Amino acid sequence: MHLDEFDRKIIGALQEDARMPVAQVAERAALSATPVSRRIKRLEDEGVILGYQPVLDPRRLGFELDAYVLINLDGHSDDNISRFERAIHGNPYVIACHAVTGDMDYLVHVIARDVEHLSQITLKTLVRIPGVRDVKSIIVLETIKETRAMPLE
Amino acid sequence: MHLDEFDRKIIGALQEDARMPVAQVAERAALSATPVSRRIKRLEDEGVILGYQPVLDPRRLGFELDAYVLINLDGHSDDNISRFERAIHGNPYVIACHAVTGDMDYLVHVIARDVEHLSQITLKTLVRIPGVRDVKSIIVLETIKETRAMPLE
DNA sequence: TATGAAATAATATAGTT
DNA sequence: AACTATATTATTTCATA
Repeated sequence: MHLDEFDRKIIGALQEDARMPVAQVAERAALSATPVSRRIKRLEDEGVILGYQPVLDPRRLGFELDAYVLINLDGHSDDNISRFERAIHGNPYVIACHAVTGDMDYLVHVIARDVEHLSQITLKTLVRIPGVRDVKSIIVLETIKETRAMPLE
Repeated sequence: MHLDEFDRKIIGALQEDARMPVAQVAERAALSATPVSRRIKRLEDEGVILGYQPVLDPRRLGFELDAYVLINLDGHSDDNISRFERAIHGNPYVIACHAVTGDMDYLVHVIARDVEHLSQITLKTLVRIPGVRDVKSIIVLETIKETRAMPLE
């Protein structure tokens, strides 16, 4: 699978506005609507484009706070790991979770309505997952940049 | 500004698929197409919905690696800060950057093509921004969860 | 002030070359 | 890949609650 210059232009346009009319995308890619329509379909089928999402303002939905929680597991038994990961998947306030290098095992990104809510998420929910040993919170003071757009060079 | 149950259902449907036809969104919200179309417009105008983006598979675009870089600034002069933040905004491999609590000043999320590229981004670019003192990299081994969908309860 | 139904306008897709 | 025709979808209008 290879992306040519047309595909890149199409993806670039959609990254600006995923609901941009095909004709407009076509104009930017110097193509007509038909091949653009077909290429978008192909990119979806091939799994380059996985879906489309609205970009929402967290604050307007009541999420004023944002934190990264570093977590260590007690043992690293399969049981502990799968239980932890299940808990993560089931928690709607966890918007991202990565297994990472360094002295902590996981980096978990959470959103919260306020300080109390954040405290509830970390102290009442995350630390209480069986197998969790250590938790360190990094609270976001300010978001300097947050983009989902990927470079296409 | 207040979101009612209809707005929530509409946003919920769009979070599943931002290109879902209005008629289908309407069905899920138990409304007809007309008010749904207007409500979406209103949510956009009010800044609840900021835009629409494709969800892309980073790997298919050649980004195999993913890291969080913790950064300390030397002094905290306005000059240092604004220079740093300008560099962050100008770097397309930085997909997120937050000013955070704790012993590091910033948490920077970067994507990279491979280890060499990651090294280039951190050692050749980020550490060389004037004012940057200390850099610690946390490399993502596995992404357990990554959603942009916000809870709407 | 907000809805639903119908009409119109815009847009996407399929067929043909 | 483009052009044209068709189908799908969005939006506007209007009557109404």
